[in-house]
Amino acid sequence: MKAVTAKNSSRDAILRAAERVFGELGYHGASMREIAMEAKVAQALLHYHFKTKEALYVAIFEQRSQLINDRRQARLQELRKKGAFDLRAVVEVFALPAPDMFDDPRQNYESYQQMAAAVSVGHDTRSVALVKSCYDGISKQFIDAFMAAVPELTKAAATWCYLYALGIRRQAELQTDRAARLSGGKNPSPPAWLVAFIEAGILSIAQTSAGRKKTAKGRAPTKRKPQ
Amino acid sequence: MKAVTAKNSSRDAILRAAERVFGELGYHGASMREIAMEAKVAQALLHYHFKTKEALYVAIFEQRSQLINDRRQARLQELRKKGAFDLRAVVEVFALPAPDMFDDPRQNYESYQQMAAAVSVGHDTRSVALVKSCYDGISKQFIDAFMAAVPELTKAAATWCYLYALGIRRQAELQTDRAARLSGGKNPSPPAWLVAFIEAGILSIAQTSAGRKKTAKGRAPTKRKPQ
DNA sequence: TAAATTTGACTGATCGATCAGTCAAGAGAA
DNA sequence: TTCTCTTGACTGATCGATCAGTCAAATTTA
Repeated sequence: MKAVTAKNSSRDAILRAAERVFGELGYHGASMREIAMEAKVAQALLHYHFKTKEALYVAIFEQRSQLINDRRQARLQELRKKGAFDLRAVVEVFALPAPDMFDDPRQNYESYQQMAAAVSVGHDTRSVALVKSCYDGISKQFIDAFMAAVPELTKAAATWCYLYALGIRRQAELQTDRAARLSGGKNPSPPAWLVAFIEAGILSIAQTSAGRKKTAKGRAPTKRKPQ
Repeated sequence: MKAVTAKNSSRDAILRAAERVFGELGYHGASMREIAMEAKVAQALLHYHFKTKEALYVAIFEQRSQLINDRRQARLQELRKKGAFDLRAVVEVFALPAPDMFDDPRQNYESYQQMAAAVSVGHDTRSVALVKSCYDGISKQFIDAFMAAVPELTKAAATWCYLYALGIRRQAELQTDRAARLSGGKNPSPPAWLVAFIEAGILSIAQTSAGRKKTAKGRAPTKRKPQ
């Protein structure tokens, strides 16, 4: 009656239910009982498939982050193949989701965004470890992409620009309700201002003395990076 | 033996201890028992002073946010008195803490930043209510300040610029460890690049067609802000 | 059949909250 | 002064509820 679909059907049902409950209540606020109820399975089944609450939490991140990061990485690679990086294009890959990024493990993407936001601001060991294992890779690629697109950028400057951009993207994803409240009115879909904002911010840092590479004495850096 | 200092000494001790524990573990992760241990008082005393866990959580925000918002508001007022707003100055008030903002309820400011970050990304009722009551006021003032400094900005554009800036500031406050890891090296105090980044981002939005007020037919507002 | 999956019943630990009661300090009356 | 009475601050013990996790038995799948 339950295994009508695939053989992993209830495992996936647990993952999606956990995503919703974790997203809404956070790691500690969510309970295995409630996740089981949301997934309509017995609580013991969660432990059969995922052993512990923490492992279930991690499993969600591994599934989601790999899917999303692979997608962004592919688009970055595509840009790289076309020739030199254009900063605007790189920022667009970073900031704007590919239309197919939401549909693979259906729905729930907003819940995952909640989880990702909580993890990325958390300083507890679990959050730090998850960020390191799931996001440091793609982060370094974008930092390199920023440096390739704007050769004047120091690595430290590019790193901070990326972190700033992350903060902006998270706000764009999560704060549409608050934006409507603060601007006092109707709530259209969040405008794509973040691309222009990020691009201008990065370019301004590249012109700052502290964010610019020193090549010859005070001279503007001439060379692009080799490849 | 305990009331050697002020009459509110243990109440304040509880507040500071709660700040540390809530900051490290989050609302659900923190327990009244651990807060009581950290404050070195009986657990029942927490309920005596604050009634419930939630009320204790709220009390921390009321104390801290009022202090910080008042300080920023005063600096904004000071700018207003001096004449027309300069965008750079407004952004500096927003992004850079006054040196005395950390010292009043001593230490623990990093813990409070953790709490504030968790609340500002949370979509649960408690977080939303807290943001609304503690932060909407100062937010509207900064949005107005942005519009005064850059008259071309639509209210919607100014609102999103403010939210982006919030995301950037949070990253600058909380991600120094990750920045050091990603840039692969030593970790100086987080550079003040965020001011230039935010300023450039806002100015770029003001030049976007969607973020700019329409004055005459399609005509571009030509000048930068006076001053 | 054997293996994989799923369940209900259960455990010990810990949660937030409540309780009656202790203790020192202050107020008013003598 | 001394004796009562009240009050605010504080505590140890304990409540029922809920937590993550376990296990043997039942069910489904191959």
